[in-house]
Amino acid sequence: MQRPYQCGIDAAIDVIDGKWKVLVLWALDSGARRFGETKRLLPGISEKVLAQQLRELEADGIVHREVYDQVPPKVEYSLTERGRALNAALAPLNAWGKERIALLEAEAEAEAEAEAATVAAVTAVAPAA
Amino acid sequence: MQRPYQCGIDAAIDVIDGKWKVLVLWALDSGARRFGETKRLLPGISEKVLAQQLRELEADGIVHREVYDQVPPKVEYSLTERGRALNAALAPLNAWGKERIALLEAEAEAEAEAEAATVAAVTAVAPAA
DNA sequence: CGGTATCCCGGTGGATACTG
DNA sequence: CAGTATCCACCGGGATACCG
Repeated sequence: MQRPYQCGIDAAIDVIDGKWKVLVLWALDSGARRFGETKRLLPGISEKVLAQQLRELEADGIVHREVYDQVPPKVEYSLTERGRALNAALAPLNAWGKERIALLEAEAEAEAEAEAATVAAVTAVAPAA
Repeated sequence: MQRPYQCGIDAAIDVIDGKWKVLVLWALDSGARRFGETKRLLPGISEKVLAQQLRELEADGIVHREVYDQVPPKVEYSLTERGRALNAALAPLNAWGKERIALLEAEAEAEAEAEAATVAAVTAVAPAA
C-alpha cells in the first residue's frame, strides 16, 4: 500500500500492516518493554522480524525507542501518544473480532454435536458393525 | 493468519486481510452493487482478484451474493448485518487514518516551505548563477 | 455481464548464523 | 542483550486469455 490513500482506513492499515504489528501494539500497550521482553510476549516471532516491525512502527511515530548507554545493552520500546490513540481506535475492531470468535466457536460446537448425534444413530442401527 | 486467534484484532484482521477488502467494504456500504459496478468503484483491481475478495468476504458472512437468473447475467453484492457491524467497527480507525493523512500533508508542506526558503536564500546570495 | 483458468513475479517474513 | 546478515520459501495478487 502507498500514498496517496483512498481513505483513512488505507492510511491506518498502511501503518498496522505486517504480520505482527498489532500484536506488538498490544504488547506495548501495558507499558514500556525491552526487546527480549517483547519477543517473549510474541511466541514465534524471530528477532529479525521483531526488529523490523519495531523500526517501521518507530518510523511511523507509533513507538518510541529509548536506548540506555550501558552494558549489557538495554533498549526500551513504548507507545507514543499517537500509538495509544491508534490502539484506542483499534478497540471496536477488537470487540467485533471477539464476537466473531464467539460465533465461530458456537458453530464448531454445533457441528460437533451434530456429528455426535450421527455417530450415536449409526451405532444404534448397526451396533455389531 | 489462522485460528486460534491471540485476540479479537487477529480475528478481525483475518477477515479484512487482502489488498482490497476494506475498499470493497466501503464500496458496498452505500447499498447493493453489481459486479461491474463494484469493479468501476475500485480502479486498478482485476476481475479475478475482485471475485476472490468477494468470495472470501461471502465465506466469512460479510457480504451477501444475490444471483438473478436472467440474461444478461446479473449478480448483486451487499453487506450483511455483520458486514455493516464490521464497517462500523472500522470507523474509528478511519478517523485515526484521516488524522494521520492530515499530519503527513502538514509535514510535506513544511518541507516544501523550507526548501522554498533555501532556494530563495541561495538565489539572493547568488542571483546571477 | 460476470466470471474462470493459467502463468508468473515481487515482497514478506521464516530459519539460521554471527556480532558489538 | 539486542540486534545484523544471508538465504530462501511461500503465496497474494497482477496480466492475460478464454467461457456460459
